[in-house]
Amino acid sequence: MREDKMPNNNDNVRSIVRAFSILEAISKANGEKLGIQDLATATKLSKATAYRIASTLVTLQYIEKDENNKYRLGLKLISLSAVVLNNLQLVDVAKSELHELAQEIGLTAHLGTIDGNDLLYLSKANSNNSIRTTSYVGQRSYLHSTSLGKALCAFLPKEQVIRIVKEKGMPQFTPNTITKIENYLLELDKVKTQGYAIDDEENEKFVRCVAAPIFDHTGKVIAAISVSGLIVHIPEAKLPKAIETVMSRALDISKKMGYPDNSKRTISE
Amino acid sequence: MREDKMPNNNDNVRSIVRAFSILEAISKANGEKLGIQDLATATKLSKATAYRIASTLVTLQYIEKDENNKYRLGLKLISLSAVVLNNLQLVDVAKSELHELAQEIGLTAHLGTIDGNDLLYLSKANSNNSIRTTSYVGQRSYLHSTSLGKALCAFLPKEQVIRIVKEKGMPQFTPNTITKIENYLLELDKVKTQGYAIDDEENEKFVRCVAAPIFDHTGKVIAAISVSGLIVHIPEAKLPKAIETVMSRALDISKKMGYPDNSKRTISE
DNA sequence: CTTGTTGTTCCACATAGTGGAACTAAGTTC
DNA sequence: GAACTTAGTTCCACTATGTGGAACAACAAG
Repeated sequence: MREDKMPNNNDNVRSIVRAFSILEAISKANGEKLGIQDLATATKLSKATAYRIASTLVTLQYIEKDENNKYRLGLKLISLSAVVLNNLQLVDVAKSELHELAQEIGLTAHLGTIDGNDLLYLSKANSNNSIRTTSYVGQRSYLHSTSLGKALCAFLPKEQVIRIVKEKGMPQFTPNTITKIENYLLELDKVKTQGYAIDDEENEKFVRCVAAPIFDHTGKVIAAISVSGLIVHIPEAKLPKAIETVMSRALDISKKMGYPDNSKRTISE
Repeated sequence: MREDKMPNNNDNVRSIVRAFSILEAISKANGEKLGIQDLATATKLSKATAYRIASTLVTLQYIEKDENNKYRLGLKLISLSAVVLNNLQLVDVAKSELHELAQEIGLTAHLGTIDGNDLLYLSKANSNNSIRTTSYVGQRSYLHSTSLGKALCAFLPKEQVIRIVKEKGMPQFTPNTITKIENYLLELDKVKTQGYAIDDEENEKFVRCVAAPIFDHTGKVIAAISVSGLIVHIPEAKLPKAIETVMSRALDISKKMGYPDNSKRTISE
C-alpha cells in the first residue's frame, strides 16, 4: 500500500481553488470573451458549478458579465493588487531611479523580480523617444532569455536555477536564445563575476538589453533593473556607458534597500 | 410570515465569498501584518476555517505567509489585474495623452472612472517637476469631493448620483467640501453646462484640480481626466489655460474611443 | 417547425467544508 | 522552571453546503 505523503498539506478548499481557476481562465483568454460554457470546459467543471462560481464572483464584483453573457475580469481586482504594488517598498524606492535611468539613456527601463519560475515585471519607465514597447507591469516572461532573468538567476544557488529552468523549460525565441542548461549556467557565472547581464537578441530579434541585480540588506538578490532598446540604439560603442549607468543605478537602489555600502561615506546623508 | 425575497439570487458559494473577505481584510490592513487570529476576527470566521482558507490561498500563491506567520498579498494578484488594465482599451488610448498633458501643464494628471460608488484611479502621469503625490493606480476615492468625481457624475442620471452619495456618504475633508446633496446636484449642473469640473481645495487642503469627462461612441461618460497641483501651481490666472488644455485632451481621448466628432474632418487619418 | 446551442434553475445526494476542542509551540510572568 | 497566555496547527464527527445530472428556457439557424 503506497501512500502519497506530500510534505505540504493538500487539503485545500475545493471551491476556492476552482474560483481562482475560473479567474485565471478569464485572465488567460486575454480579450477572447468567454461564456459560461467556455469557462466550464476550460476549467473542466460542470456547467452548473462553473455557473454558480462565476455568479458568486460577479456579485463580489471580481468579474463582470456583459450583455452577451460573456465574462471579463472586474475592476475590483485592480484595487486588490494596487495595494500589493504599493506595499512593495522596492517598487517605491526604484520608481524615481528607474525614471531617471530611462531619461538618461533614452531607452525603456524595467524593474523585475522572480515570482515562481517566472520573471515578473514590477515597474516600467519610458524615455521620451522610446519606441512602443509591449511590456507591461504584471507581465511574466522567461528567466533564461532575458537580461533581467540572467541578472536575477546569476546570484541564486545553482540547484534552484536548474530546478526553475527544468520546470519552466527553455524555449527558443531567436537564433541567439540559450537553450541548454549547461550553457545557461556558464553564462550565469560570467554574469556573476561581471555584475551585469546582457541579452543580445536572445528574447526578441533586434532587441538588446542590459541588466544589473539589486540586493537587499542581507545581500540577497531581490530584483533587477534593465534598459532595453533596438540594437541600433545600443550599438557596441554605447554598451560600456549603458552598462556602467545601469550598474550604478542598481547599486543606488540596493543601498536604499539597505544593502551594505562598501564605499566610504562622508557625514550626513 | 415575512420572506426576504431579494431579486438577485443570493446563493453564492460560501467559501469563495469568505476567501475574498480574507483577501480584502489583508488588503485593507495595508501594511499592518495580520496573523491567522487577526484574520479570523476581522472576517468573523472561526480560526480553523480562516486557517484552512488562508492555507488554500497560500498554495495558490495569491497570498504569502512570512516567517512570523503574518500574511500579505502575493505577487500573483499583480498578474491578474495587469490583464484587466491591459484589456481596458481606454487606459491604453489615454496613456500617451495623459503623459503629454502632464508634461504640457507641468502637473500630475490622472485618469479615473466610476466603479461601484467609488472613484477609481486607472492611470497616472507625473510631470518632471511634479510634487510627490500620494495617489496610485487602483486607489479609490470619493466622487463628491474630487474634480474627477464631479466630471463623471455630472453626466449621470440624477437618481443614480443621489443613490451613490446616499450609499457612500459625503464626508467633509476640508472647509470647502460639498456635504449637501442639493449643493452637489447644483454643482453638477454647472459642471455639465461648462463641460469641466474644478475641485478647489475640496478634497485636500492646498490642492486644486481640473477635470473633464470622456465619452464613448454612444455618448456615455466612461471616464474623466484631470490635472492636480498645489494652489500656487494653478493660480486663478493660469486656470483658463489649464481648463482649455484638459478639455481638449479629454475630447481627443473621447474621439479615439469613438465619440462622434462634430468638427469637420478632411480626408485620411 | 425542428434542431442545436447556451444560459439558468432544480433537486436529491454525498461529500466537502465546518467549528469546537485538543494539541503544539513560543513567549511572559513570577 | 513552573504556571499562564497567546497564536498557530491538527483532528474529527456532523451536517449544512456545494455538487452534477437533468430539466427548462431562450434564442438562433436551417
